[in-house]
Amino acid sequence: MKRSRQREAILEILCATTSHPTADWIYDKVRERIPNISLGTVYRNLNILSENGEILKLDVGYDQSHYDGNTNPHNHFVCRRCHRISDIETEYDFNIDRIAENHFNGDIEYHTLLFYGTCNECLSENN
Amino acid sequence: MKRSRQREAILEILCATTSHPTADWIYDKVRERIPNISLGTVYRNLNILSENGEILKLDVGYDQSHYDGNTNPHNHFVCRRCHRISDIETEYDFNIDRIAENHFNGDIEYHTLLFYGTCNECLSENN
DNA sequence: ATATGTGCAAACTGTTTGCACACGA
DNA sequence: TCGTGTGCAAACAGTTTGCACATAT
Repeated sequence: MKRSRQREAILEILCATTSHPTADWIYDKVRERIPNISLGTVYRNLNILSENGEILKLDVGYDQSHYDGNTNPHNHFVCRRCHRISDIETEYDFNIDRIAENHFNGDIEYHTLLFYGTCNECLSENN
Repeated sequence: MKRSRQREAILEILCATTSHPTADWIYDKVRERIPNISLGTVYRNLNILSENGEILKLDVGYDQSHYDGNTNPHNHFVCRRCHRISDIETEYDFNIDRIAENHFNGDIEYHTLLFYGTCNECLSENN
């Protein structure tokens, strides 16, 4: 994997936010720094980076994919109303993969745990 | 929600399989019974049924959505090679939502737990 | 009677890709 | 130099939607 201005800018931007952005949010941000970068390049690099394990790709069921620069194991909460994603802790960041493997013939490498509901902001807007 | 031949056929087909099929697999199956049904109708009904909680929509990160007629709480395994989805048990079909809520301001309604790895079939093909 | 559902085809959206050129090691 | 990356625009795939007609209650 060669280095490129574009790839490094994308990675930096993604690691500097905790907002789990989409490709075109990232595109807008990178253009502030590299105005003629193309959306295709953003997608290409997001794919390469996530295949290499440098970032996470999150598919939560609403339209676009989201990306996360934090690769430490952690879980996510998805608001069903505003579709925003937040990090969420549990005491259960443990060997659940090994436990599941006892119930399954095959090789389990990782898991994703997504909680769905309504976030605090949307709950208060509701009233 | 009115009844319709189409919607009922879709629901029956989905409940009769454990293969977590995609919309166009279902489309092919329903056409055996209702040859002139349209793919749009299949999508429309899958959306309505999943919004009403009669079926589950699964977004696992590979192309199309998958659907599940089994709405009892259970987890899934996704093979990274063949992209097939299987049911998987853990001892942890518990109150993890309430536990997560202790770490989060907001209302948690449910969660999805997806395990990723390589299934047995793909492991043996590998050699 | 009237709201809801359907088939069809066109439209939409997020993402990927082929190409000619540019860049990094 | 040579493999990898880029910008651009066109293509693609899955899904949604507008319309006129049909069906269920």
